[in-house]
Amino acid sequence: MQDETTPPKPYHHGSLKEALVAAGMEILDARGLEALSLRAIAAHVGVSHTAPKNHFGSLKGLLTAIAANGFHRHRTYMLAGAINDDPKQRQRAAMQGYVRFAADHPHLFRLMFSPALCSFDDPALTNAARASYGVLQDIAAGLDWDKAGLPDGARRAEMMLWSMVHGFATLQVAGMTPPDGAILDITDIMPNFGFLP
Amino acid sequence: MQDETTPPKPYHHGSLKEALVAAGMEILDARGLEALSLRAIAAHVGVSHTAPKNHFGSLKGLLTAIAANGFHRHRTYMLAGAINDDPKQRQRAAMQGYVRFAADHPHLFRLMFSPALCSFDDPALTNAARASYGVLQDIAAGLDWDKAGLPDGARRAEMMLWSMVHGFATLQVAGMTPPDGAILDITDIMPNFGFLP
DNA sequence: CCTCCAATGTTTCCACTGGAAATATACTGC
DNA sequence: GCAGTATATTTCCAGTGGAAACATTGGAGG
Repeated sequence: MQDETTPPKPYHHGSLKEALVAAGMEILDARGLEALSLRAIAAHVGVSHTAPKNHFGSLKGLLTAIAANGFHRHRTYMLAGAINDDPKQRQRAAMQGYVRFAADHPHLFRLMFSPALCSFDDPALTNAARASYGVLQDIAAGLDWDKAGLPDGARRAEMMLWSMVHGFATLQVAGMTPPDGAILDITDIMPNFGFLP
Repeated sequence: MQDETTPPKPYHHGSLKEALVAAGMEILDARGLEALSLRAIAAHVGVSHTAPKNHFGSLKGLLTAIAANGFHRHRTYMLAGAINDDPKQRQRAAMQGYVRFAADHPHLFRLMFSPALCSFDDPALTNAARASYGVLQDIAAGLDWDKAGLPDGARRAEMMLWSMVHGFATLQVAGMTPPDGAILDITDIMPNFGFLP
């Protein structure tokens, strides 16, 4: 944990903020959301449980920073493999990335969508979340979706994609797969949407 | 709280089990999931915080009973207005009921889908949840869904409906509506599915 | 260089949580 | 009526996050 070229235990950590977020990520992936206590995170960095207050105000502030970081990763997952020119392939890749992120980091995923745990008043979090949502927006923009001329076609298309993929990921993370676990991929349940020419 | 025909404060409550579940429901709707502590529920009934242990084993057991009760209500919501012969209307009614339940009881809804809080090993909970899922299954059974001849058509149709409606409800409960809140109803984002003749 | 101040961490305390264990009370079967 | 079981209470304990007072450090200005 300690660089041997530096004095063993400086009073000031130097980059506690980043270290706390990183520690939170590790605990989240290793021991789950229930183990993510202020004291556990602080102890993991080797610091007292009140030290984070200087940087984040409260536990909620720290969790908010962790969630924001999570949304950045989330966006990266969605963009992976989306360098495709075919809009249908890009859509598949983004949706699968959304679900894969949830599968790889289930506890982080839960945290990111728990307004009781992290504060969506924080601009850092809302911006990160919005950026992630932007990928879905781009995907939905190519969709031929008008449904009998109702207004807000784009909005409804985004929300439909988001609801479907978020519901799928959420249920999977909650362990609520269908009775015999036959469905593994989000594309198995996606209708064949029309795309704009 | 106390029936005036009975002695004011009997040592034994008589129907503590039901009273605790009811108290949990009230606290859940009134003060949210965060306020749903073992001590708060017990105090609401006028009993010590260790009394529930005799009936439920632990807090998780009590929350599980509350969640099971929630799934019964959930099913009732979905069945409301589903006395229609038109499968499309029945589908709409069930989906809207799903979302309306989440909107009316957001904290209960969260609890019901939190495996960290309630135990899905309990048959009472799994049976209630399965019964609720059965309504969705019935709805999906009428769907003409084969998508290029892939297998498990029925399973995939169920899962698609469930993902969409659950995602929509979850995002709504989390306060994550689209930017300007234009979409209010689940049917606004549902594709026009084909139905079997 | 030196001093003072702001930033950063620690210690100590407090109210709250769920659970364990020992104890008290009341209902029930005999 | 009495024993035994079910139910409920009291007391204790380890854990939580936060508030407040104190300690330590680095940096800015004289």
